[in-house]
Amino acid sequence: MENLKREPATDADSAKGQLSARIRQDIERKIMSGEWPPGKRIPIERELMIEYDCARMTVNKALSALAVAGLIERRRRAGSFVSRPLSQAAVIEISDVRAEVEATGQVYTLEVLSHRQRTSTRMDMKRLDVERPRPILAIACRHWSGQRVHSFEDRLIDLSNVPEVAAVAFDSEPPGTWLRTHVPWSEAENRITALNADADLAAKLLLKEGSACLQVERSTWRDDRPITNVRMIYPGDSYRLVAHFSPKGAG
Amino acid sequence: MENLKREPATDADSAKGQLSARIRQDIERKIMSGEWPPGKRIPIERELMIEYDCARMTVNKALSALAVAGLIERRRRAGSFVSRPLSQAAVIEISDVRAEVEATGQVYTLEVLSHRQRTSTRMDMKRLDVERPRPILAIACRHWSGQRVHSFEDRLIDLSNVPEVAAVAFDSEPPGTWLRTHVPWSEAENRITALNADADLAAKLLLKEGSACLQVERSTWRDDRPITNVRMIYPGDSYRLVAHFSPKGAG
DNA sequence: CAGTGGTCTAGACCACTGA
DNA sequence: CAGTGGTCTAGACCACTGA
Repeated sequence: MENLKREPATDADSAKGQLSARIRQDIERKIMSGEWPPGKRIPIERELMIEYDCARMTVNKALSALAVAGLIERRRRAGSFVSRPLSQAAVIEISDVRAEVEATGQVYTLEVLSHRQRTSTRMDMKRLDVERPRPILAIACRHWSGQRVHSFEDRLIDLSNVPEVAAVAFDSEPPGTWLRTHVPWSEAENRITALNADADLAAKLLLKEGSACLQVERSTWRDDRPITNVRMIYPGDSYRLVAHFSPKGAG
Repeated sequence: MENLKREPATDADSAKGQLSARIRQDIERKIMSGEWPPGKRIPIERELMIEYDCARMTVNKALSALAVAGLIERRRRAGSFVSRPLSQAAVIEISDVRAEVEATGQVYTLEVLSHRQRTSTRMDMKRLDVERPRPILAIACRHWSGQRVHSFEDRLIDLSNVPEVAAVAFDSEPPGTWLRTHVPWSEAENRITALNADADLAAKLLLKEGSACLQVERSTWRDDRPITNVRMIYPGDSYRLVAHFSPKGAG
């Protein structure tokens, strides 16, 4: 229960504010430098307690964070081990369209091309990954960045799961923004692919037919029930998805 | 210091194994359902202690996890607040090429097209984001999936930071795999774009000129020093990056 | 300057599992 | 069955900051 003032760490120690963060960094450095190779068993919590002269919770916090970040694997009775190298992961931020456009200093404009309710066709059902026909809302729109087309959006929304969307007039707020702020989702899947623009798509994006475009198709679910499927198509020469990643999991 | 056996939770309670996980889930559910809208101040830790009849550390663990996941924001003195809706994020797994091919049941073959050391050109320096010329290793290769070209790889490696790579014969192990298992990295950036194959690239990928291709350009650093820049180019019609995501941050 | 979160202590009991 | 991690307790002191 006692909480004595700790001796100030010497300069040689990489003395940051938090002890648990320092423990984590020390171990991370040993792993990243190769000093502790994959498969190596690292000291047990009770040893690290002694080494750092701290409570076990403090060590546990550091090791748990390393396990979440994928740098170590922990097994009861056996101990904690440096992980085999991970497949890289890239975190792609899919931001709000309006914010994305305005971040470049351009004026954002939404142009709704079509907006209608219907019963799902077979192709709609495939996109929503459902087996039975159901009422849907189909929206097609263009997002403008100044005088240029930023992207074309082709969206289906499952009206049986999001009935309130039927009453929304999408005159300025993009459908994706409305959904994100009004409909919670529990799972999403993104598929990124490249395609050649056909005549129709080329006209919509103001490109030459055959131009390479980047398509991000995203499906979201809430408790296993489909909410929406959207295809966002961007001119390939201008649009880039950029992802930063560091192995710490910090993004 | 006492640790009395807790009353078994009733069925009405969403009684999962861990109390901190249950607290987290309860709050997450209230946020996701909209019962606690963005901006709402949530109960302080000391109130939740009483509600769940537990120690403050247990509540803190749940709330810290929610903060890391981006569902709440915490401010000293002010309290904890439900976050504004996040931009979606998609975690793209960039797996080992060989493993990716073999996962589809195909035979993987590496074909090294060129492999040479040179001093960096201006274009190389731009790709590696460095200002001064330096020795590099440039590798071009094709990854085969059975009789089809899975991808074309155009890679630069900074020999001043990874000198040991000069001695590696890339006869069967892809360069990316060697790097990932031998060179720790601290940061990576991925840029995903679509492009039309020119005559040369089309020949390499066995495509028609002009076909849409997906390019993933990735740079990695170790302690701010460049390690490698690679352009992986995939036939757009066959290759897809698929990303799953759930808002809990579980991936 | 009082309220809130951030972090830590010095234990405790338990679940799991591999030597 | 003993060693290890998982989780929790009942506090403590402190940093920060906004009413």
